[in-house]
Amino acid sequence: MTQTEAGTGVPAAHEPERDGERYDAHALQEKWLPVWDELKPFRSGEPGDTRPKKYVLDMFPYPSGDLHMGHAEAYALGDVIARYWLQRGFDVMHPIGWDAFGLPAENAAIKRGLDPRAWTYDNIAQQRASMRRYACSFDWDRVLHTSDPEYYKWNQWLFLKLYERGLAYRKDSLVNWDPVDQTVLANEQVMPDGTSERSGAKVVKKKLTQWYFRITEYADRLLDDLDTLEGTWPSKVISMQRNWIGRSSGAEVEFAIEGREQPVTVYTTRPDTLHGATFMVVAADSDLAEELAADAEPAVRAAFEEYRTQVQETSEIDRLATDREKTGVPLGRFAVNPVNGERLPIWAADYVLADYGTGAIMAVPAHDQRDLDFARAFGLPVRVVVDVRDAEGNALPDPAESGTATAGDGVLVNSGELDGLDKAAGVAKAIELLQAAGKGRAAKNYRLRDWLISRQRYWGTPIPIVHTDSGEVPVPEDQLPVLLPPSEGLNLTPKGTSPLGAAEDWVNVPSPVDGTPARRDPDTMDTFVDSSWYFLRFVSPEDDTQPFDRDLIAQWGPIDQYVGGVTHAILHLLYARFITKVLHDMGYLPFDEPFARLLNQGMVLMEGSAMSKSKGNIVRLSDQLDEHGVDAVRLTMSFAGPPEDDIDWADVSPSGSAKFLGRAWRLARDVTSERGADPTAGDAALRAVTHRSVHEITQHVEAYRFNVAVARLMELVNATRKAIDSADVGPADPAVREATEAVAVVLSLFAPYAAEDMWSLLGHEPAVARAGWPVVDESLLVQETVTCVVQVKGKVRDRLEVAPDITEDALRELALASEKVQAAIGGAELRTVVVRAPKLVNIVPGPGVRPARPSPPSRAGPPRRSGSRGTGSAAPAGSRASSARCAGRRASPSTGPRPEPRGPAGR
RNA sequence: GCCCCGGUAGCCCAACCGGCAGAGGCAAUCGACUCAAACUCGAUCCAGUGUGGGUUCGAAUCCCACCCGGGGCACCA
Repeated sequence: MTQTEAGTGVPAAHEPERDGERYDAHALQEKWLPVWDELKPFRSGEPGDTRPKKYVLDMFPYPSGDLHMGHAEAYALGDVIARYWLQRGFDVMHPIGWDAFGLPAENAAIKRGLDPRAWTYDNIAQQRASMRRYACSFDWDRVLHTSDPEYYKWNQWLFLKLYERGLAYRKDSLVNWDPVDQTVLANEQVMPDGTSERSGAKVVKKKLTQWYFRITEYADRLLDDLDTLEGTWPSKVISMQRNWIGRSSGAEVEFAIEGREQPVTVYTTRPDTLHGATFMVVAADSDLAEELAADAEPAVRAAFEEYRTQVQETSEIDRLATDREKTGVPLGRFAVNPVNGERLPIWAADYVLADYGTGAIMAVPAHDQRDLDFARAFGLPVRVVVDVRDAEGNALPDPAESGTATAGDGVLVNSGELDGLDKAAGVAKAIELLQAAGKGRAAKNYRLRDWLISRQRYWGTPIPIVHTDSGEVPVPEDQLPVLLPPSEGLNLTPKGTSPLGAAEDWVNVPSPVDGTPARRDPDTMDTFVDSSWYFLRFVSPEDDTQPFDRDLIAQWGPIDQYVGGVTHAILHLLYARFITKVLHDMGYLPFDEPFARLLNQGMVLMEGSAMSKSKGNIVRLSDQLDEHGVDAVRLTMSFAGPPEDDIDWADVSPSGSAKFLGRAWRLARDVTSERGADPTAGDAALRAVTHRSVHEITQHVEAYRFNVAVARLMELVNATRKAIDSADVGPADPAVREATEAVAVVLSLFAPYAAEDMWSLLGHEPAVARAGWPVVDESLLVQETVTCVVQVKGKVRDRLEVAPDITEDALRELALASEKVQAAIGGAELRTVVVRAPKLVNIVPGPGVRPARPSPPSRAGPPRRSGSRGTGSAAPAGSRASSARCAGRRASPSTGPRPEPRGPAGR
């Protein structure tokens, strides 16, 4: 088998060694790592390189210690893809970096008195060494750490760009507040009972001013463009993003409020049920509720204040429990239904969310379960305006009695002009009428909220804003980066405000506008900002004039293949898509989706559950590597199952992988033919297996069925072993060399060390990674004969060896001629004969219209039933087959055009 | 509650457009090699595809219902 020319001239410095008689994984690691360090086979984007480009990216790691089994799986799979495209002759960019800002560094600093910077970079050094040993095919000339000022400078640049466009803004928001520790808590730090994980105190909501990115402005595009990812992204991720964005459509309706100049706007998906509204509810924690209560009677106001306090002390988790009792207080105020002028009492309740829609709803208890629950709890009226029927057409029971709202489709009643319409028509008509009356309009809403990026933490990117007496001032671009001050002397313990606020020298600066005293914004950015654009930086990681080289990103982007865990299915991928679209809109990028193709690898489990300290089921990667070697662990990751499935380490066998690698390696050890031996002179049967295997492996790798590709490779190894050990082929046969070279190249995707050593044993120079993918000779794929199954009533009764292009009629005749078939039919009449040439005939006897025929004479060459095989090959048919025939299996001479026999069933 | 995936041998997994249920591996058993063991090599064992219907000449594959497992969203009006 010839190799493609993808391998470029690499220094010829290493003599092939034939000293090893035994496969020794660890010795091979020692032997080849320094060679690769020198050759750098994975450098990409060299000037003058004319190979077509591929950008393969693994999600970069957080440096929280050494690599673990999860990393090992992700990088093994990403490597298969990157190495495959390299073998196929592409200029593959496969970079790596570190998501190096974030809380664990800071927690280590607080707990153990370490410097976050030192802790982070020590871990990076360790991970980097592990990746090298793990033989990751990274381009080590493209590396970034988000905690480097050279990187986070561009985070700040990005922030300023968003700020200029009005996409970064500051607003007050409610956060989880621990009143004992005086600190903000993440949602994850709030226990299910609403107490603080840290102090045990009851967590309350507190208002803080925070920075946001206006991702909601892109909600429609983020949702609609998911359609373009259909088929190249896992459908699971697409549906998770759709859920997360959560677009709904309906109408905004304006309700006049008695004693208030401005109307209140509510959002509803069911404007058709407007006539069924019997009250209005505003979110208890909204400004609107406070305002309405302020003008109410003192008793009402007092009740409201008490209720609101109670709501604020309720944890988010409690509040979201769906089976909670409905609570609320009346505000003593009234709204006017714009369609019928009815007075509706206004209530404050916590089942309405302040930050969704307008924070106020119209309640239609008959047709909304939540409103019905509320109405029943407080004795509010229920009015049916939709006649909803069950499947049999019976009217559903009255919600007021049954307690079950009828939310389905039906005919509108008691609804004035809308009467008689169904849901869709009713919605459309209602919107039309509202619009005409100036009381409402069609509207959309999203579950997606703006992205809160402020963190009151030290180890992150400082927000490039300075606060002056006259407001917030962006730091001019030419003054970036705003450097993070040293952590010495700062108390990093969380206290609700950023530790940077205490760095007096740092925080107090003159205003960039007029030099008056000002203070830096003490917050740092969410680390998701860092990771939302890092993939762009890899094209020019050293560039200190711009975040990324625009020409280069146009050449390389978008990323051809992104690989990472499904844990980032929503936030990271959504943020990255958002920032990409923003940069596209600003003219920096020619594409507006960053990741053309996405692969989510599964997790590595141990005995059915995720590895964790508390479960005590942690498998240490370093132990596995010491025990089985890098190659065996990598191969196990690929072979365990489909890449997106979880791997239970207890179910797989790295020692089995190591055994296979030994088998493969020994092939190369045993080959005795010289490099360059002409494979066409070799054993034809083995050649057919080789080419068919490579053909299938190629298809499986491209379809990311790595486990099946490895299985095919194992078959090829087994077949080659048999050939070597057989008397009539033997180790000197050029076909054996061809097969073994193919094994080495294919194996280089999965087990680089063994593959490199095989390549060397076969007399080639490193690196096998750039040897070039084996070229399949199509003519060797053509099957001379195929096995045709003959069924009688769906049961297999006989097998025929037939030409692949046999006609239906000929095959029918052959099948009916079979003694076994005739015995099975037993003289019964034939009803149907289904022929699917060349693989299958199904004969259905029965009281059909077609008469049974006696065995027709066999006019169509000399077919052989499988039972009587041995004297020769089956009838060749057609010229293609004869051209593909090879020595050793010389066909019978009865070639030539065959008469087309009439089928026994006639026409 | 709504939505999405998945159930094939003791285990991990294959099976193209509906066409012989088995490619590969693990484990187990037996045999060869060995003084013995390990390694290696060879062989054997094992399911009728979660359950019940339907469509079809023919269903692991398509349709319906259900069971089990996993995941996402969830007081979002």
